[in-house]
Amino acid sequence: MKLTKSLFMTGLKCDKLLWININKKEILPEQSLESKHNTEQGTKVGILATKTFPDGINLNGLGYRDNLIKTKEAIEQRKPIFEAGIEIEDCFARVDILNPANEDEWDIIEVKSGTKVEPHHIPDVAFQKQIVTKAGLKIRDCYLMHINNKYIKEGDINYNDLFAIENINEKVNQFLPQVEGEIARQLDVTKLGSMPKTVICEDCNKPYTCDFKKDCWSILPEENVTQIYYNKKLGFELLEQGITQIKDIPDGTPLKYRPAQQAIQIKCAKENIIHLDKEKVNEFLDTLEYPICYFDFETYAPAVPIYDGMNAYQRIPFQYSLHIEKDDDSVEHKSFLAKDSNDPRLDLLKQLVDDLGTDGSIVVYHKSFEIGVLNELAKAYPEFEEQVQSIIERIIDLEEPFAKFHYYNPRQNGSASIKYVLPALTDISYEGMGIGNGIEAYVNFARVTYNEATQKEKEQVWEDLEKYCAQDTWAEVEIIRKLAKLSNSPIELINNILPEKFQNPSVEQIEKFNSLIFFDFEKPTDEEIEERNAYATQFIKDSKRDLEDVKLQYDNKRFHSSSYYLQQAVEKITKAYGVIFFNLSKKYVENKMSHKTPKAFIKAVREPYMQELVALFKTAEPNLKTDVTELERTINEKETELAQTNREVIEKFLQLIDTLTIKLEEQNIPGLVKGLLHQLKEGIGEYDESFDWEKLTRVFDEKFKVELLMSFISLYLLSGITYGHVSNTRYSGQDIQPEDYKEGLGIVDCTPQIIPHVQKAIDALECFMK
DNA sequence: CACTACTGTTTCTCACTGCA
DNA sequence: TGCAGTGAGAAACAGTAGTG
Repeated sequence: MKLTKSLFMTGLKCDKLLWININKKEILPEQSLESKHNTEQGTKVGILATKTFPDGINLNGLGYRDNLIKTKEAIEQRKPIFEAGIEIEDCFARVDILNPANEDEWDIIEVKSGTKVEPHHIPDVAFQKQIVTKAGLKIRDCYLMHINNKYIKEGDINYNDLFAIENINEKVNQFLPQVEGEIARQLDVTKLGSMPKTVICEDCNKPYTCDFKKDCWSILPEENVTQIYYNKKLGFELLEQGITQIKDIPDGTPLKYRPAQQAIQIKCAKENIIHLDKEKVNEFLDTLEYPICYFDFETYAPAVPIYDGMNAYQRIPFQYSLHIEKDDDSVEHKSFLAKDSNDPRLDLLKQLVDDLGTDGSIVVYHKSFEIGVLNELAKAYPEFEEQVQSIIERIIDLEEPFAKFHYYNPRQNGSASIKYVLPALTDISYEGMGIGNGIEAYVNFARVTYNEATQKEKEQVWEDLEKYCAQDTWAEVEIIRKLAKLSNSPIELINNILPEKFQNPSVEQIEKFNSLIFFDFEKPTDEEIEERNAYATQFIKDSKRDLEDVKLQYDNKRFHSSSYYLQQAVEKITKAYGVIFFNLSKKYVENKMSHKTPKAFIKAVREPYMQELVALFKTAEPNLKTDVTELERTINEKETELAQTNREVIEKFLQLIDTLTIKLEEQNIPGLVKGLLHQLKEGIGEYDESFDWEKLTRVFDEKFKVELLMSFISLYLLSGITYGHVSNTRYSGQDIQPEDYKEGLGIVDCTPQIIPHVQKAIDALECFMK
């Protein structure tokens, strides 16, 4: 085994990766498409660089032995040598260009496909210098030859202008003394009997993302400190302290660069919530003007320019996708894709100007990219300058609300990239697509456009490209729609602090939760059932009376009283439902639930026999969250906020009841109710054998198919609307004073609309009880 | 590998002040 | 009058993000 230059560079970065490369190569994952492409580009550039030395000897492509032999011969001839192989006892290096200098000296020239000297180039060349010197050659200078990105192609490539060469001898000499020790250290590492343990640090990403990173990093928890937005360094510092989870970051840890966003990220992780600044998101949405053009470029940036007038690494826009949404919600799709190797830019630009028209917003994700490409186009075709500038002015960056964390979902893993935002916000996935990201797009484009490819191959790539690019802009449409929905949702008040994913509580948590809040499920005795029925009947009576009082007080403009009685009416009928349907005990209803009526529904939602009903709600309102722990928190902590709910939101709640009713009616209720009843029977029957199922079924079948179910949903929402008013209406010194109950307060304005809903629920239950 | 945007940090500039 | 110190604001810089 010999330590090669690339192994040496690997070893500088990571012992584990070095060890694997020597001892367990088979577990290395396949090179990523990106690094493959970069390697290929590097090789290509390396070959081109030799053209600046016309009399050089090319040893490229020779095997290890042959290369060594031919190198020795070539050294004798004192001509430039490409890929000169030099070995000393433990090490082997190939020098890109070994160039004779003076009498008996040589220069090392390392060729890189980049456009400048980077810090990691120095040890790379230093290793070569060390080996070559030890092998007996005199080295005069070390150079780095890289692409000159100022070079503009006109006609045939001028290789002398395409490349720039920099003397890096001094920097190399600075590093040189470390090389020998480092080589020895690395050789020791390779001989270790077992794999060195994983060290997660900045080096995993720098200068390139390690192909093995995915494996090493899989030991980190899902929401880990390396994902802190804008301060990865802090993440690695925390890792060193043994803190891996974002939620374990101690309060008071100094935040840098984007502290506001970082604070939101940490808060979301700690409380397991989604952050939504409804106002800011709405502000953003308000800037959009129809027709909204959702737009995306795909480009290819070759190191060596392909078309005249372009410089190195300049982007060639070869494709775009455009979804145009009009204010009637219709969406039209337009696209462009270059299908031959001619310069596509002018055709693309002409069609683009046509497709985008002159009105409406142009939505892109990360505007600097699209603006940059557009500016390059304008520069290449100055006759379009004005039109391009007006296009640029219409651009709106969809990244903004995410970069500013106006919306943040922990599933984004601290990223505002569309790659993370999209799955956090929608169900759209790139999985299973022929082309799933921008890199795959341009690599495949270049493959079938600038290399030999069969017609069949080309057509497949074109199809995949169209699909991919269209999906990218469609994703923008979906994100906007989702944002609009979230920030306008009537139940957003509850939702925006709930996590998206349903967290399954552990058994211990459930038990604890039960013991704190719920009646422990023992089969009720006959007396208890008797008692509950009596209790429920009493509640129905009380609720009816309270509802009458609502009307009286409201007519007399005694709004604090009407609001209070409204809450009481809802509370009592909810409690009646609770003891009849949710198996709540009198003890629970009296002591634990108190006026916090939504608790009755929390319990219901948690019950397995209610899951089908919950699923039904979700078909009507996918945003409906059912995480009980969080719901509980909302109820306890957001009481005042909920009490201050304005008219619009309450009206939307009430509309939601209607929407859900329609939805339920659409859903073939008899069949569903049967299934539901069956589950209900299994569930409650376990505790209460005496329950009158016949009657329940009959009632459902006859006239209360929808009403009882709807009462459940309706009371769920009504209890949320009203429960916050119980103390505010009666005691001064609260956040809302009794005298604050006047026209303009949501609950006051909506009381007339709420009354019929409560009445309906009372009627439905009363009828059932009979 | 390229590029640009953004933003917090650092550095610079400069007017102003108090004091010698 | 010169000089050091101050602080506000501008400009430059650095780091990180995103896109392909």
